[in-house]
Amino acid sequence: MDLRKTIQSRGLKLTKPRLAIISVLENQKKPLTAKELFAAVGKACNKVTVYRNINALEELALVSVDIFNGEKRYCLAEKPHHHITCRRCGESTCLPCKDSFTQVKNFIQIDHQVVISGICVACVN
Amino acid sequence: MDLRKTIQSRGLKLTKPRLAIISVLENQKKPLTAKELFAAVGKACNKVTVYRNINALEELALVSVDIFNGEKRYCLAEKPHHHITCRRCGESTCLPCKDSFTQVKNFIQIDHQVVISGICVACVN
DNA sequence: ATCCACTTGGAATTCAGTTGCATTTATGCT
DNA sequence: AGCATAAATGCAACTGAATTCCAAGTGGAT
Repeated sequence: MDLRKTIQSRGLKLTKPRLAIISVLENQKKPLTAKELFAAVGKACNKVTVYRNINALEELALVSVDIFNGEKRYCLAEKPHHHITCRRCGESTCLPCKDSFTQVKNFIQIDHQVVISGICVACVN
Repeated sequence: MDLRKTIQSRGLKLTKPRLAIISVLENQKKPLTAKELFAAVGKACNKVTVYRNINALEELALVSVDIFNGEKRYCLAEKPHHHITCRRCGESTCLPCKDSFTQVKNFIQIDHQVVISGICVACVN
């Protein structure tokens, strides 16, 4: 389904700031930090609105997030994928989800970390 | 080699605050946030010192770090391992590094994310 | 015992991200 | 089209983690 229709069907309004944010995410293939996203939407909306929308879209699983070095990066969650980040310049690119990442085109010295989460027995109620 | 000797051999002094931090990390099996670490050392040292030492030890790869939900957690890097974090309470535990994490004792609804890093061609000089 | 580079503590600062609140706006209904 | 209303926005102020600055302290080599 079209992203905008999906958003609407989940009870979110298609406001101008929101549309601007979605548009930036759609036209950007690399995952963006909140800051970069904010810079890209320019004066189309406020910093606070960017954060609120990122969180809203994340909650609906419409954007995927990963963190490298304390920096969260966001992009549209079309297909399950991961991000590879340059340890020097910090730039990220998307990678399809597959089993091993020992070799990646255009990158050397690949390293990876598996971040695992779950619900622990103490929390199951 | 003994951790303290290693630290010294890398040019770091064995100061009282530093020893207190190491001691806390040694006696704790679960990975700690900076805040928890700071709380555990108590008045043995200053908050700033905790941060500085975490960074120093991380740089020497003597502590391993992972991030879940924006929170960095630190523990001694004896063997390669990962951390599993409860999505509800946020508590973490260490896991040996192995290929799949579909089932983990004491946890349900396991999810994982692979965070990959490398040096991109633009950065190789 | 002395000396110096490394280390520390405390205050001030920075920066990302959040909150409260008044105003605006999308959207469903008549 | 006009209206009602809940959602969304913008602004300013706030929060809390982490860093920086600088003066004072300390480990450990000689």
